Amino acid sequence: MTLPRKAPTMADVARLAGVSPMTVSRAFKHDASVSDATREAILKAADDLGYVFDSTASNLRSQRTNFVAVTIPSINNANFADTVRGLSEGLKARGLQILLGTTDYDIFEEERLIEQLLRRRPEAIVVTGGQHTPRARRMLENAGIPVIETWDLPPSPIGHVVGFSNAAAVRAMVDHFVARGLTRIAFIGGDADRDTRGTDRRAGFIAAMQTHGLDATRLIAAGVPPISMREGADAMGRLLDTLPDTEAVICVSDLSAFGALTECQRRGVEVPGRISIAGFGDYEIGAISVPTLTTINPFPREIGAQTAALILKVLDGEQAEPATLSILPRLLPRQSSR
Amino acid sequence: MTLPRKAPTMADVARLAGVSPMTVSRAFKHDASVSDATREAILKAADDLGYVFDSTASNLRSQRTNFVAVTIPSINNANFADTVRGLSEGLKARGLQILLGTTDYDIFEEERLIEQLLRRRPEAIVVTGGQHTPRARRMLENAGIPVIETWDLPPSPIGHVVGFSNAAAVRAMVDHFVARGLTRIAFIGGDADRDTRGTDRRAGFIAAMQTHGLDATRLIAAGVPPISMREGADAMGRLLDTLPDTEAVICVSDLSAFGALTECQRRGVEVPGRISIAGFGDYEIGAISVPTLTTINPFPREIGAQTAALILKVLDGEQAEPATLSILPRLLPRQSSR
DNA sequence: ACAGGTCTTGTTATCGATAACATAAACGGG
DNA sequence: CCCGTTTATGTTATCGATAACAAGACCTGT
Repeated sequence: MTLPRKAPTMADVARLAGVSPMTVSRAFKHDASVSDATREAILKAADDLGYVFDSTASNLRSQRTNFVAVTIPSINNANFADTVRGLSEGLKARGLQILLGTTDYDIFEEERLIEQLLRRRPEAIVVTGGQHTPRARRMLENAGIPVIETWDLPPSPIGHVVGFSNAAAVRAMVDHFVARGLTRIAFIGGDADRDTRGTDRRAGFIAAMQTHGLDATRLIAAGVPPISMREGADAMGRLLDTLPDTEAVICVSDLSAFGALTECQRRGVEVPGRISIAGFGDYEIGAISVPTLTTINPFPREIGAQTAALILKVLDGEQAEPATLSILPRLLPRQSSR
Repeated sequence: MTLPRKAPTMADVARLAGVSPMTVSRAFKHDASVSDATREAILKAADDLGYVFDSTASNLRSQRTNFVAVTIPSINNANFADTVRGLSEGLKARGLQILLGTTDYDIFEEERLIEQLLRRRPEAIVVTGGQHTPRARRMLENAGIPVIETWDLPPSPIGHVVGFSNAAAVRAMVDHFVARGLTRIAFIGGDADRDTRGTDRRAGFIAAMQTHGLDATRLIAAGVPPISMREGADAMGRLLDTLPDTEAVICVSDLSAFGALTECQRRGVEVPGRISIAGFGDYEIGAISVPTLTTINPFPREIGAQTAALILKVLDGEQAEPATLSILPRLLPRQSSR
């Protein structure tokens, strides 16, 4: 195999091509002015040497990393993955690369992560949610780069926002059920305040129920977020055991809603005949399960795409003021609710 | 707001704390020898100035980035997400951060991605699969860092391997069905060769069927990978239309298997009564659907964890020779098959 | 009390690309 | 044909942390 000789630098390439290192540097940028013949000779020399461009040096000298830092609660969540995909696609054309970190639904972990990410000197930072530790908030405020909070509409944003109101979305779902004559409605969600979006959804449920003058105490705590199918099934079991006259249940996500649905199937409880079920997030499962699941689509990919577009505008100096882009989630009535 | 004054450097912190920049540098590393009093004064000065450590400079001078580059086909896949999680957790303790990129199941995109990643000078690189373009392979071979191929057992590995045989896993599934007296077995998978793991699974299916002297032509092409629930459902529809006497079907993943299951439910085809269904990947859906799905668990998180452990060993010089860690997937017979 | 060791801190040069400035060559319109 | 402009390339200094080397202060046991 290849001997572990030192990796070639631009200077080596320059020497072989008979030009100055600066010209090599220019040849590696797409817009720079280098004659075709020179560029070709340089690329050939680089190829012969097996030269690989060293961003670490470029990053330091140019004070540009082409990183956009992104924090999400979990990589194992199709909604956040979609947002990252939208972001990634929108940024790729400009050579911006995503530096991804997960917080595990924990704002203290988020604080540590933000510090790690800022050390890498990203061009911008995208965080999920609007709730942060005071220190994390301070770091973001002083970072000197565009900050975008997503998946939420924080009362006092740090910088830009691309999000939606989780509470309002669930309110729409409650209204949907009430309009169909369902009044004994329950909510299945995580029991801790770790998942702030889940907490907002529960709060939206309670507020909406009270607005309608309905009992807002049918709250089933399904465990520590992220709650998934299994937890949703268990929670539905408890709901059916303790409050068997419940007519409808809103779950914090489609995953828990599907779990709840399967529990009904195992017990022979008809959906939507005896109980209506709704989820959140428009995961693929809800579109294909039997019955299909009533849900809310918050357009996660769109959040990512709009965030990417916003970042480009800000970096181009076309957007000086902090922007708040509000996404309107869409309620999707399906077979699991009447 | 804060004026956009230049960000403070170590030199600024050093001046304020009354020490040399080198001492500040040491104070920021955990193992370095700095007296408690000095470190405290330095951290206080850093805090007062709002200093944020600049890795770009550190990366260049120390020739260490603390990055581990990772390529996966898609971020939107719970199996790969699990591998990334295992990796991330195993590397975090050592301060190694993951630099993640997605190939979209395309080896040419992988080539571009690998080049981008190597420019960032990672300490090691983890790629999914063992099939690469010649140039990608060359870049990996010459990168001068540990290379780990995962989720596969390539015939001629570039460096280290942490994987399993997709073909052998599916063979076990075929054997499982045959042992139960099922012989008219179909396979639902992607129609392109983009997803090499899917292709290996189909090849394993064909080989196993032939070993048993059975008809290996019941192959349903479900579309361009990644194929998901919808494609699985459509493919099952076509299978039931064209080969209604099929007794069992093996799907390339649990997602398509679940889609197939729902299609049966919509058509009133009993599972496993009239047809048995198996998936791949042990996604949560298969453990909770009604009926639960027979599947194969390839331990994706374990792949990540073992890869992380291997990287640490190699970086510590405790593992000089290329290692091949073979994971043994487990067949999980469940309700969807007899 | 002193040689040899450890602990703490400082000095200098450097990692590799590129921003900023400079300049020679080619071009182009009147 | 000349001068202003564009194009192609070179020179020098620099981004900010830290490796490598050096050295004084502080022990510690005999």
